[in-house]
Amino acid sequence: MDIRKLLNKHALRHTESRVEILQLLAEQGSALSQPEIEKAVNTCDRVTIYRTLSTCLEKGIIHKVLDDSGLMKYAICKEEVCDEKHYHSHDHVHFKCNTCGDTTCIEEVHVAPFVLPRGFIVKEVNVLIQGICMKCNP
Amino acid sequence: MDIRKLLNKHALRHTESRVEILQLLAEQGSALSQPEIEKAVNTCDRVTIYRTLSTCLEKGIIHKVLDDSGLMKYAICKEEVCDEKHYHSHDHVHFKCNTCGDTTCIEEVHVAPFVLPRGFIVKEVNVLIQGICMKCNP
DNA sequence: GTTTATGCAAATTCTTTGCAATACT
DNA sequence: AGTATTGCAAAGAATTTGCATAAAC
Repeated sequence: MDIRKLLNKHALRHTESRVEILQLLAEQGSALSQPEIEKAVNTCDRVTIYRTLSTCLEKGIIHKVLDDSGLMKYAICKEEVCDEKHYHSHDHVHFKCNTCGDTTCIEEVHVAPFVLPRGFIVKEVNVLIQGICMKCNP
Repeated sequence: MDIRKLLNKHALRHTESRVEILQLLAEQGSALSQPEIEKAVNTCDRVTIYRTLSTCLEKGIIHKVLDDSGLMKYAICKEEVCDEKHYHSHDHVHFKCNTCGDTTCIEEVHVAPFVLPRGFIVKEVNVLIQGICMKCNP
């Protein structure tokens, strides 16, 4: 994944911070929270991380990954499917391992569309599955 | 829902704070975060709310509701299906309205079991659907 | 009377905002 | 040069911990 091209595509200047943060998210198999990113990155300020995440979220470069820890996590978007309203369609599920704590995108498992009662409009579906991951499974 | 009985059942003393917080969650149609509970309740301390939520979570009286705001929300358990390891089985989905902001449990919509790649063990599934709710749908 | 739960204070962690300085195009 | 981005400081929320007091059984 070419971070430079990604930034260009979204009319964002390619700065050291952005490249480093996105590089990290791209290489990391798992979703990271701001505090986790802060620990892993050493060149930039805490505030820059927040702002980078916020910007990339708007542009649809990354997506939120819900977590039961109360911390919001973020992962890079493999396929970029976004509509104009900044809603991002995740057709994959997220898996959090209760042993190692990692949250990963499972691209192979797709979310079947949910049928809600009449009157509800579905814009986005987020699935978090918790359990034990392949690595931690004895 | 009889809060007294509920507390007795789990060997918890029935205090004013607990009754009030659980009453609130039981009456409220939507899941609430700690700050929201704090605003709605006036008798007890902020810390007591945190501790009450934590205790009730362990006992399986309430369950976490994931939210894209970064705040953890909580809702009372209608059916009490818990195993010994404090994992709670939600077979229902949660819906967050992007207009009014309310997050509600939709008991009618059940979560079909997900089939994960070999090696993964599923303990808990959490589905958050976002969009526009019945009330806000024009 | 013993145990459990609360309140208060304080510390810690997470997140946001304003503004001047800096880096990118 | 002109604009977008960063860093720093500081404020604002959210959450946790310790310990003495108070309430439940």
